[in-house]
Amino acid sequence: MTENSENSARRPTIYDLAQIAGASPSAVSSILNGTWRKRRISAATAERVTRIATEQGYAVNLQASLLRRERSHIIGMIVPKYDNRYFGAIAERFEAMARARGLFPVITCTQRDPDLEFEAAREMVSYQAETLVITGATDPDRIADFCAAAGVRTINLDLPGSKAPSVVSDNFGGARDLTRLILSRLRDDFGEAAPLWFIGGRPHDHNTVERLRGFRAAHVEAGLPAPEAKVIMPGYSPDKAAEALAGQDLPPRFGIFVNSTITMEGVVRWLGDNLAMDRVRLGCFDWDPFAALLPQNVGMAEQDVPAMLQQVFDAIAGGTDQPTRIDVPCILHPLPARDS
Amino acid sequence: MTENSENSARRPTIYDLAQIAGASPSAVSSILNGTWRKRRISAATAERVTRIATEQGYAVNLQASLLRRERSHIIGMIVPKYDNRYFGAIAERFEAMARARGLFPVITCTQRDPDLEFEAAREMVSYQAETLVITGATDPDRIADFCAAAGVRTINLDLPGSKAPSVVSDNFGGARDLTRLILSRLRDDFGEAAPLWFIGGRPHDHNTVERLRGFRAAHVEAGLPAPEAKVIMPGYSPDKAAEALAGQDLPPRFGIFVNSTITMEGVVRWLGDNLAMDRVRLGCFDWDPFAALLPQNVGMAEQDVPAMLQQVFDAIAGGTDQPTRIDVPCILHPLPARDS
DNA sequence: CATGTGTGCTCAATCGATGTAGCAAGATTG
DNA sequence: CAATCTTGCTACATCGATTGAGCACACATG
Repeated sequence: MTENSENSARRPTIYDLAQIAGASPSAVSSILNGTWRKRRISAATAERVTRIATEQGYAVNLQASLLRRERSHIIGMIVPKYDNRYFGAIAERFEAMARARGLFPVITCTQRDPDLEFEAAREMVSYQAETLVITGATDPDRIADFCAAAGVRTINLDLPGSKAPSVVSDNFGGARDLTRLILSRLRDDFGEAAPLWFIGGRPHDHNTVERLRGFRAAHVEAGLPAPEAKVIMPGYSPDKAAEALAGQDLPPRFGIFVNSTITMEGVVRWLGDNLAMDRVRLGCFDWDPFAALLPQNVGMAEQDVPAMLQQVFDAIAGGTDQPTRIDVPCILHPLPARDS
Repeated sequence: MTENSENSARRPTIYDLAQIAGASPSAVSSILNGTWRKRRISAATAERVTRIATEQGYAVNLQASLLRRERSHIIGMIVPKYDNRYFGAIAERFEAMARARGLFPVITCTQRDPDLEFEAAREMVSYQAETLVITGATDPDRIADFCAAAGVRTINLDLPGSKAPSVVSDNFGGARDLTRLILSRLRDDFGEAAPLWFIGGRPHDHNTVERLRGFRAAHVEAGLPAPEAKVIMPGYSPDKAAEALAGQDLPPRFGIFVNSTITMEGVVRWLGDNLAMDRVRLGCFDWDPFAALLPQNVGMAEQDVPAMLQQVFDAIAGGTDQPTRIDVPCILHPLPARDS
């Protein structure tokens, strides 16, 4: 393919190309970065240099290029995990949208570790990122402060912060609608609606608080008592959820509001191992294509990732750094009854 | 937090810190990158400069640093998608393992687009990546050639290539074991084992070819005819799989080998909408926690992501660039019968 | 033939961090 | 007390690409 084989293993630079082409490094640079017309380089030279660059397998040294340039066009994102549908979709779409806007996306994954989150943010600043999207961070304000001092704009996604614009799901509305749906399916399938269990999340997590508010609102409007004793928030982990369920005194028929797909894994595993499926109906905040096929599952509230990222990029283009908050509606998926 | 607020919005450099601290840029540099002891800078000066750097919210300019340094320690990975468990887990673990080895991981997602794959590889070379892990690429050899010319080592993951070491799942063994499992469950549940359907993948995809070989081997050893007419390879998409199933003449009871979780989405959706669950048993190559809970599912062959990445990093440390191939065994998950 | 206008380039400073070579002052040795 | 060593720094070239300033030549104009 590329015929750089016989000479040095080192990567060719514009100086090497200039030597071969009998031109100056400046000319080569402008030819390769597309500014040659305005620098009045002849088409013949441009063509020759371009050909030699291809032959030599030249690729610009971004470190050198970015060091010199005014702007880096790098946009960073930190994300807690890749391995679930929600954050996976966020990462994937973020990359595509950034590229479509001529930006260089750089994503890193922080394992829900606050120290790693901060280190990752520092690394993004070191990469000369111009903007950083802080997704699902434990302490977004600490990162926002650091970035502000370094002149890097930040935007919070998924979990809000108080120092920069935040784009989050309408957790209240989504949870209220999902709760309504579960209650209505209890009425249809079991003849009456009783207060639901709420499983998963943490008591001080912003999203959990909002979802719980929506959960309660739907109970109130249905004339049901707010089921305080049935609200269990042992974190998001599957095992904790299964443990918590094991400790409950469960009636013959009941409904559950599950706070995330991660939690859902534990809930459904425990139910499958311990209870007949027709005793329970549940709904889950967040979407997963396989979870949607589980027979007990009556509905899922999908967070609208494309709409959220559109808001993120709009905020970036709009240029406001005020700590505004944008709530993006969720997409409610009622699920059909599956045969048993 | 950081008290850079009143002065310029520009990021502080070692020259700014040097001025404030009354030291030279060289001293500041060596203090901040940890080489100050061997350059005989006093502990007092080091402490003072470190404090000022923190106060000013200093973060090293990686572009400048990497330009000057001999080695970048950057390791790149290109990956087709983030939004399924397999590639999500690969990306996440790759980052963690790279960091644990003192490397800078940079990952980018190529949407299964051959041109984007190549562009992404070029971008990695421009970032001065020393090594590139090419995951699930359509044309790994083209990328390997380009990287070789630029002096960048490559390793293929998931799909093998002929120009660099390749780490792939033992698709043959995994498929054979999974097929055995499905056949045995057919015998247990339905009283007899009949040849299975094989759904998903592409006829020329290396992994599909190998899995089909394992599928056939298990049929042969069970004394069953190789079921050529039941092998359907319309790609991996859920919709194609559902369409294909709709066109089949299905017996009262049967089994299916599903070639990926992506395909599985379509298969299970179609079955759930169209057939009583107890007519079918299926197994799936690849693992997903929710798919594992579906009642028809009797087993999944999980690709051993940690072991594969261990092999990748071993190959990097070992320093061989020969096009060897390492097959990593899959983890077979037999699934319990779920209540109906 | 002096002056002006365009064309097609080159020169050299610059971005920020690194690292080799070396300098000045004090301490130690013979 | 001169020679040597040690300590604690600084000066400067360098990495590769970019870009404002400017040079040399061709050709046209009055």
